Amino acid sequence: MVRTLYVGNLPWATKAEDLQEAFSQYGEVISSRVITDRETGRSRGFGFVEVADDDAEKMIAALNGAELNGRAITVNEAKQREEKIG
DNA sequence: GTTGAGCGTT
Repeated sequence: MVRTLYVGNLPWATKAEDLQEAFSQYGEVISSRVITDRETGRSRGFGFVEVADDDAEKMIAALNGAELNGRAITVNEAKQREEKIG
């Protein structure tokens, strides 16, 4: 099982690799993605990280409010953009 | 070469 985590308040220089390494310290990271502008391609200051469902709670509690690249990041369970429910 | 609340693409 995999759960998606929303990561906000990220610095402009944060990359998906930074999220993976930052989250992998507190649990198993399945995948990571930093949302960038559709046109300019710059970081929008937030991203998403897929982690193990069993470790998601610990990672949220451990990385929510933690500093990444000098900025305190926000970590919460992300809302599913599109998924079959039921 | 900038900015600062939020929830993403195949």
